[in-house]
Amino acid sequence: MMKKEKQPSDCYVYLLSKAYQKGQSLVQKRLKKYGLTNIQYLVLEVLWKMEGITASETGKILSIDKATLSGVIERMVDSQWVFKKPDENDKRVFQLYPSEKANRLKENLIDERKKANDQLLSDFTLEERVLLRRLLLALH
Amino acid sequence: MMKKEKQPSDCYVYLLSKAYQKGQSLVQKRLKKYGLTNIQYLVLEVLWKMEGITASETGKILSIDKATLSGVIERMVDSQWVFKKPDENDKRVFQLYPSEKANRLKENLIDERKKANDQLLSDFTLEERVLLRRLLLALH
DNA sequence: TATTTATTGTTCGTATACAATCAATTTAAT
DNA sequence: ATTAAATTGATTGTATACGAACAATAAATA
Repeated sequence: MMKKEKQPSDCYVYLLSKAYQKGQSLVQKRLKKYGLTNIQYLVLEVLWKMEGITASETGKILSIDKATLSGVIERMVDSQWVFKKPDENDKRVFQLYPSEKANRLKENLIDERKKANDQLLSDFTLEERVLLRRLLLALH
Repeated sequence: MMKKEKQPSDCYVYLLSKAYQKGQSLVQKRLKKYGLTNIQYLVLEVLWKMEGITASETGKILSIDKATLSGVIERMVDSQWVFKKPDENDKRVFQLYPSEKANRLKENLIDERKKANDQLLSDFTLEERVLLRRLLLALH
């Protein structure tokens, strides 16, 4: 058993990376049975709120690099989670839409994410959750 | 300008990922001039404290998968940050040591990480820093 | 209108991240 | 001593992550 004291826990970047990894892992495990990755789910959440949005706009909302998003969306099209529709006014862009499958599984998927969050914060009081949320938002 | 309200900010995993990305980016920018990545620096920090440790032990301390670490260390050997020494008792393992270059730049590198942390938390009071640290450690 | 500048989406290169698997080796159990 | 189980280091495959460069297109400006 490795002691926490030996870890570089005085580094906030390190602490953030490990907390993020734990959360990431919890979400990933729950989404795996749907064949979805974490980032793919985030894209779906955006599209459910804003149908027809472009890849560029999606990237800005999620703070994800367009180069990263390009591959993510390509795989989501292949696996039938989203489809592209050429924009009539701007020939450079595609409008993105959630597929029928995505809409059908929407409630289940949202529930999985909610459960992953509850799991991550299971030891936290309501006050601590609010506090953590505030501190993390301040780091944005 | 994109509004924060449109982001999935009720998801703690998402908030963690974005806070982590910001911290990661600050450290990365500072280490770039040394030709070091974030994770490579973390490995050095461990080796400075525990010379002769194995890759497997390093991975456990940093919670980094050995598959990830395998490539990281290989690149660190190539760029002369660490060197491997075969273990006499166990022919499977290598002992890892920081190079002369790593030891020479040790103080500079530690200072860069410290500055990145200060930069990340510049808007935080001392109380908030202590609080964030406690909450993140609880998520480990 | 003609030219410059900016944006969008893609591709490339490098670096994590991790599950799965394998061979070599060590340790434990019989 | 022999076998079974566990560990270690490495590799493979897939998926982010992001800087840099690129072509196509749009918008701004002279």
